[in-house]
Amino acid sequence: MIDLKQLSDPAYRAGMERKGADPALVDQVLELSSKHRDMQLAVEELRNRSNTVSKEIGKASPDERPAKIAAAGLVKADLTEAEAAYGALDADLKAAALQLPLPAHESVPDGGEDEGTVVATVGGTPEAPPMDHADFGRHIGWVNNELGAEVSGSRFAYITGAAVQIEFALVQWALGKLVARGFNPVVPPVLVREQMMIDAGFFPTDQHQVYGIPEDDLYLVGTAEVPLAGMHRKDRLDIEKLPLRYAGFSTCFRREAGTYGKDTRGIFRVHQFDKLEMFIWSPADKSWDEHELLLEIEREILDELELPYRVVNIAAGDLGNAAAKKYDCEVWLPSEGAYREVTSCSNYLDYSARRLDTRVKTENGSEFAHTLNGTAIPVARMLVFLMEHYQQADGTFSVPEVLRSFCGLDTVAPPA
RNA sequence: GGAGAGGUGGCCGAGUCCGGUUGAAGGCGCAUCCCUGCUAAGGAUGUAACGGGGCAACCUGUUCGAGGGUUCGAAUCCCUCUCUCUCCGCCA
Repeated sequence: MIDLKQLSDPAYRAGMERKGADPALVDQVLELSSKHRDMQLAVEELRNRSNTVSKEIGKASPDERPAKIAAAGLVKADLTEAEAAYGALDADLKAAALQLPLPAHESVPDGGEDEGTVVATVGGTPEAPPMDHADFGRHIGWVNNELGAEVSGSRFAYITGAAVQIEFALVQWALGKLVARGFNPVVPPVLVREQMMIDAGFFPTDQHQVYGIPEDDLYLVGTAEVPLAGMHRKDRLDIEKLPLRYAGFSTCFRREAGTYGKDTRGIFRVHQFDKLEMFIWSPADKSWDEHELLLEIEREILDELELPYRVVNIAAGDLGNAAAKKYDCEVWLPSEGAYREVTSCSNYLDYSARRLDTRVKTENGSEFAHTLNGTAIPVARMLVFLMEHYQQADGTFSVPEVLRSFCGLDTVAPPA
């Protein structure tokens, strides 16, 4: 949800239109908002009269009452009518306003998909290894897509053997980094209520990407971001304790609707995977620093894993409604000869906090918190990149240096 | 899964049976001031959030777990939902 008060500011509006907001919709919201104010005033006036009259009945003597009650009934009738009209307008305004995106930050480039700015490139673009990640995963006995499909369907896989140890090593290693930076580790619920999906901004837009459990009215989260966002719903945070940084580890479930035929090999895109996610509640004036911190951590992880990657400042037109700015980290995937997204981090400013009603107490009142999120380790996908960059000519896998002490493995050979 | 008890302001806790000066007693905490040589103790006053209008003093609306209903009027009555606690059963 955006701040309607800022809507008349041309710069705010421009930032919104850069993200593709329909100018007609903006105008409509402006008009509804002004009508809303007028009508609110009128309704409150009536309500005041109604309240006053009712209070007098309480004080009146028994024989005065019938006349007063009748008079109050008339005011009530007017009020009921005005409230109905106001309620309808209020619903219209909310519905329209919810569609408006958070304006893009000034440092975000114009354009749409593939028009982001590459802000950093690290490492080269190595030639494809003998086997792509999918073939290698089968070869070394780590990934079994066929069995996954048999048991659960397409886009499900079994991860077995040393891959599991390496996955856990990745998580353990990265979690240690995050804790050292003041992140509080969290294993959140992965089944959440519908209201939580709405508040976190995933419903109704992304409803089709989410698995539901109709019998219990619960939904499987596509990312730990959802339950992490829920941790401070309706809270009034103490500014002294901010920023609050959380490292959430959870399984993620995605229907991947509309991706038929895309990334069908291996475990690049699956319905279920584990992820270590970062989430920050920040005071308004610190959120841009926190955003850079998230990027710094993501880059450090890739640097230490010695993966070649680039960082993209995503273009305005390609940002989701909630983000003012987003960096994607893309690792070079040799078998495809392309950079593919591995992690990303976004600053939502107060867009999400407004819906979650999470405020920060300040000296003179309160302000909405800012929320940010970023991927630390998307476990399965990270394994994909590792399988391509760390497979050796002899068909073995050389465990990245930083993970060795976490899994107790140096080199892994296929089963005999 | 069965039975019961509860959710009131930053916290604790009255009020709910019998609806009306109760946005809500009292206490704790907090803030300012007074008293005191200092500390302890004591005294006075103040102390919810969020929205709307106004340059402002201020005016006004909403909120007693959530939503709906009855009523001129609901913390109080009715319905639905939700969460917490206790007991029984079951269980990784």
